[in-house]
Amino acid sequence: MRGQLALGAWMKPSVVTIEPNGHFCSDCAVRDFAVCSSLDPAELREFERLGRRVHFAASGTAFSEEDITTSFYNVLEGVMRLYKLLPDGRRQIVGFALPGDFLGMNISGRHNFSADAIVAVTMCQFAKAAFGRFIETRPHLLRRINELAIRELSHARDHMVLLGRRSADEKVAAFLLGWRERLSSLEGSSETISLPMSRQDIADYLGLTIETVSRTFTKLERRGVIEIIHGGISLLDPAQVEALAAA
Amino acid sequence: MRGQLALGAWMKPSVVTIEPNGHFCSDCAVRDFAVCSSLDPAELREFERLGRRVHFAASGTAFSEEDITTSFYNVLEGVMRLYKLLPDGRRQIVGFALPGDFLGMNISGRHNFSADAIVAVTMCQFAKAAFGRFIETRPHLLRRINELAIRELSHARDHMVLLGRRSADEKVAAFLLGWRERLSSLEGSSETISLPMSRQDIADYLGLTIETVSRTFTKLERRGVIEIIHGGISLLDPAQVEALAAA
DNA sequence: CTCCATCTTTGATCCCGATCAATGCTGCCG
DNA sequence: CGGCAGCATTGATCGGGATCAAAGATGGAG
Repeated sequence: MRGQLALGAWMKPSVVTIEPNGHFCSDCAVRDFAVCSSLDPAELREFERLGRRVHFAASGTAFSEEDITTSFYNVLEGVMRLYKLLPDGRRQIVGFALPGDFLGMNISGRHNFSADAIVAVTMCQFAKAAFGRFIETRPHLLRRINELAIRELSHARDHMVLLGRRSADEKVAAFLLGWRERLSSLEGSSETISLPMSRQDIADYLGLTIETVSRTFTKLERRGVIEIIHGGISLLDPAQVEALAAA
Repeated sequence: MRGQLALGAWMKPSVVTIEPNGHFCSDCAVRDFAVCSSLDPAELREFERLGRRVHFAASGTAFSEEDITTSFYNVLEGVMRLYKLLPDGRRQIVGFALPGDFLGMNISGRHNFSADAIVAVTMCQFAKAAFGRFIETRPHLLRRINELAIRELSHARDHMVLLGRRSADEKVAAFLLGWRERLSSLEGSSETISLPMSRQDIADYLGLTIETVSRTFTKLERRGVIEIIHGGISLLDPAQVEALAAA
């Protein structure tokens, strides 16, 4: 069956370190584009006391689907995979979280996907209750959260099109461009795209198997469109990739 | 290619009728579960003046992807398909809208999907600017909208799993159960499920072809699991369908 | 350094669902 | 009532991507 997950990769225990307080939101790397961008300096100082930094080692799990939500998280550093599992082990990655992403919002009181670290991750953790109280009197923060949710929803719909209606080649090409786009807003534009996630992660994100992803990369490389480098790929012919992704 | 759309179905001109005002939100069928459930009676009277009722005949288009968003909509009656098209005509239906659904929220100022009526539809239309002003001073309405967005996001992620990781049989079974669930909250639970959308719509929602949907229905009927009736299906053996959908 | 586990690539084959092709069904309009 | 257009079903065949299998690559532990 497609997307069967080998045991091992995700069974490792979460490794989490909680840092003592003493960080300043005003110095934070994601200050300008995360949820906190909606807060003024005075609010920020109050906000500071709500959160604490937590670290997860690579492959550590921040939370699992169906866990009761006790915290919200703001990703500060690293990359996470967000995924859902079917009872038989098939996995669908519903997104990758990068610095600035806000995790944990839901209606049911339980997480509706699992999240684990792909590389070492630092997050700002907020107790749900305290965060809820803080937001109560800050409609601009609520508006910011709403904005992020609506943006996510739009991505989710784009991804539905990819999953339901695109060929393997198109999926891979669209993934490379989308990932490059996200990286570029964090660390500047580049033709070299770092891919911290495994081939299996890419496959589970695109609704393919690992073999198909690997073969597609190889095919693109043979055509001279990309070059497979250590820990990522290099776009030799971006226009060609865009043509593939477009339709 | 999968999901190619026959011309004709969606080329028909939108048919829209705008009713003169004179409706009361307090009498509205969706008053208790749509966005407006967050408003108190006094606010509701003010809200009343913001919206106007619009009607769309079957297959009429309320808005198209990339159109500049000038209005938000609250579905009062009927069923709509929400979809995205690829340049070559492949279509992915990202959802069906039913009474109580709120449409039009986006970040870019442009709709990120198209919406058209499957059967005659009545909606409550709000000018974006006026609605924005109204919400400005009503954080509880914003919270309600946020709630709806987060609920949608959760559905979107469930649907990604379906599109990326489920077989045709599982997709069809999950669709029938999901649709029954939605109908039951509107018109009460029943083993008879009305399916106002075409087979092509179902296929484009599930990432399948019309032939596969048709064959799967026939197969389920032959097994005695469902009965295909005019305008819908009847669940003869719900447990069996659930077993199929679960995985 | 070697060893071993994990990840990635490559090859051979299979099969589910797409595609191609009729035929049947339904309802609308004259 | 017949004709016709659009939908739905069914059958035959094809092919993209899954599955099965094995051989590289890579990297961390000792």
